[in-house]
Amino acid sequence: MNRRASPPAALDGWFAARGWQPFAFQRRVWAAAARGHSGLLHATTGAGKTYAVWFAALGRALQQRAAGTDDSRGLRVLWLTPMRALAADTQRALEAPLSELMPGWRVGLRTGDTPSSERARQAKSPPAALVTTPESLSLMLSQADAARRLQHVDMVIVDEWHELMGNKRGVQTQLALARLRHWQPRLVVWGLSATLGNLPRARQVLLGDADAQGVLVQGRLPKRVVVDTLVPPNPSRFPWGGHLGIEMLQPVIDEIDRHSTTLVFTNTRSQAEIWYQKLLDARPDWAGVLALHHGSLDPALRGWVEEGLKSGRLKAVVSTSSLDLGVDFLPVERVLQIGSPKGVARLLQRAGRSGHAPGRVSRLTLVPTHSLELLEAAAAIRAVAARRIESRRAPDKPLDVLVQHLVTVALGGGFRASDLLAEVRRTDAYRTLTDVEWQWALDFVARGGQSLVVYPEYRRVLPDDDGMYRVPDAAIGRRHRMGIGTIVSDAAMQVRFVNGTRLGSIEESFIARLRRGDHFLFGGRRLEFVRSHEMTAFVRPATGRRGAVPRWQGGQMPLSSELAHAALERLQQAARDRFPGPEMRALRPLLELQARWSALPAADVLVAETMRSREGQHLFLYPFAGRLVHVGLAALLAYRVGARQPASFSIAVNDYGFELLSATPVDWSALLATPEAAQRLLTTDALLEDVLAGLNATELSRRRFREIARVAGLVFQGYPGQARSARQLQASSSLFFDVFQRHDAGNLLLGQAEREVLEQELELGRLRETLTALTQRRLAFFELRRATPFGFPLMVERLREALSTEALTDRVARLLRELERAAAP
DNA sequence: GACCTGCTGCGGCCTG
Repeated sequence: MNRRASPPAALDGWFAARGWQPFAFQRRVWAAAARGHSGLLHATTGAGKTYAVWFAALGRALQQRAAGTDDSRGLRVLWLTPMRALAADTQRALEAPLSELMPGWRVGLRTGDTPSSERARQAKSPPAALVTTPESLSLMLSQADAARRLQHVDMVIVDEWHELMGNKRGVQTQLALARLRHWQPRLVVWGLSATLGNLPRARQVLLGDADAQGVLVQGRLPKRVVVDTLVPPNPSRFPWGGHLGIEMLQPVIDEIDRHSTTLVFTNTRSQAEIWYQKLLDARPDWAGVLALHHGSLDPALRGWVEEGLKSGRLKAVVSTSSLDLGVDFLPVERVLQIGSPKGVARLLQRAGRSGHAPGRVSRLTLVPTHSLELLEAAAAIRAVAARRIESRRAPDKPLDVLVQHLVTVALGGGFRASDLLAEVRRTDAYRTLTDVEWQWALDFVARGGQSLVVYPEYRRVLPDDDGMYRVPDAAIGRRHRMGIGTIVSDAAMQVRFVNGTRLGSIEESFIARLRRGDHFLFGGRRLEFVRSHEMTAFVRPATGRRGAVPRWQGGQMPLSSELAHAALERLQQAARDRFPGPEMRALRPLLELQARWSALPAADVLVAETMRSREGQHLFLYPFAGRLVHVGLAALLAYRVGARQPASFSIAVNDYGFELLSATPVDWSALLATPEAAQRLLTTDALLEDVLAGLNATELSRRRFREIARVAGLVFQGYPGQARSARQLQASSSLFFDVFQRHDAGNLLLGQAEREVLEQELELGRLRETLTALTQRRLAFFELRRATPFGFPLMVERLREALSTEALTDRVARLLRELERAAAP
């Protein structure tokens, strides 16, 4: 290695002065960056990644200073983080070593929270390094003087790259990096990642066509993670279905009692609200040291909770994914996960919130909410031990993001078409962008496409006489900057006390059902609804014990393939009479009952159960492919059977399987029992056509289009503080959808909406794999008189959607009585 | 009385 390529000795000296020894992986990063290499650094949280890349940046600056090539006083290093809460902490961490190593360097902070005075200061005298977000970087790219301010950036660090690479924020990041590389061809880029399965791919997505020079550095030994399960005290009385898990209240209280600080993760916001209330009802002495945290609570409230966690003042916090990332909460000793962990990466991420420092052990305890979650727990423990971490897929040339970027660059000094095309194609996301697609995007920002030519507000970007594309109108520029970003939130109503204090936000549909004086639970408080006015619901504190809990329409994350496979392996073991570990031992009676009445699903067995009831003819199948695939699969079967004989079906799904119920008899044994017949029903031929026909695909695309229309800048969200209602936004994006369908069928955004539905909402690739795998499994076919332990939760699921709560309780109680009689020896 | 599955993340205008 030549001498110029080694990092300066000053870095070692800084460590030595503290009695520290740099880790080998930190040295590797320093050396690679000193040679001008980009790369990806992968290590678990709390392992020293920050210093690895930050000292690499300082090392390069020291090198340049020593070589006399350091002639710039502008912005040199950009540090991107996906979260504002992380940005301020990062700034502090980066500033710490500066006074000794880099006197004169300043680390700035630029997010949406940054006051305009600070922004102005940064414009006048730029800090050497800036901590910011992908969105704020895009905003900087949209400033007319972007080139002057950003052309000296020679190193970019992208923190938590695993959080960005799989979504459109990651694509926006790729485009921004390409822009910076246009000004600084030798730009050095380093990504940091933690829980991720496909590392080489992650590096490739980050670096684009510069990846050939890329380095992959893996951190020290994998962190020790201990995962165990709170096994219900009486497993045979544990519910077969349901997701709340309140039966486990007392064991959870005992766990919290035994540890200093505990994070209690739930899967949904309403579940977090309910658990918080139940814990407080059971332990009133925890008032003040028990807190609640989720994405619909006001930022001020959340900040207070985060501070309490950092200082160790809080005993426990009930939260959703809102605490997955971000700030390091050193005092957290224990993490509980109520309900399905869904994936290995997600579980490791949550486990990592405890023992957050080098050398400490992360501990997570799974709390099942129904019997089969004991199986998931057993599967998760094995998958974690084997570190079978899910891969993340990066979006493939989303044109809405490209359209937004074109306007951004046109504002930020303008572009020449052929230059920008070449630049965009250097990103991984757009490496296969065709000339036709490019021309379409360019035409779309220039004229609004075919159908919008008459509307001047959609002539956003025009070439001048020299062929430079620019934004001709200041108002269009202003509107564009207000819409930069790819996150489209569901419009919600603000909730405030009548004195003005903000509490958070709730979906319109829930508030609409409330009448003056009604009580509800939100933010861990009992509230009385007073009135609503302009997208704000005013409330006052209420007394009394009862109250509805709001529900939010959130995402529906399926069980990951990794976890599903691990579950099938566990079942296979059980079929050979092996029940290792407390989870499988507790589950044994239930699995034996399943085996007695029907059979255990396994990786090489497809269990099909039919049953006749007063409701009609039931079919239960258990492919273990996650709920999204089961939706597609159920719709596919219903469509294919319905094409041969008159029958209509109602469908229920969960992560393990699905149920098809028809009022009229269907001879499932004839349709499935021979391999030839099953092959006909489960063929992947005409899969796309049949799935689209079986589901209301147009309606799904229309909903998806709301997001695309927003990102592409078709729909204006309104000025801050005067949000438009969800209905208005849906209506206007829906209008565009209709107009394009009717008058502009070649609009590529329509095709994108359909592609996103198929890939993200139906997991078409996984569906195809599942179908192929199913036809290779041996079919175990049973005609039953009653639902099995695997079938029962599906019946409850279907009833839940069809019936009111009270009627559901009655029905479930009746089903349970029947089952208990049947299960009695 | 309702709830008892359905997450997370960012950003911005005008007030001279």
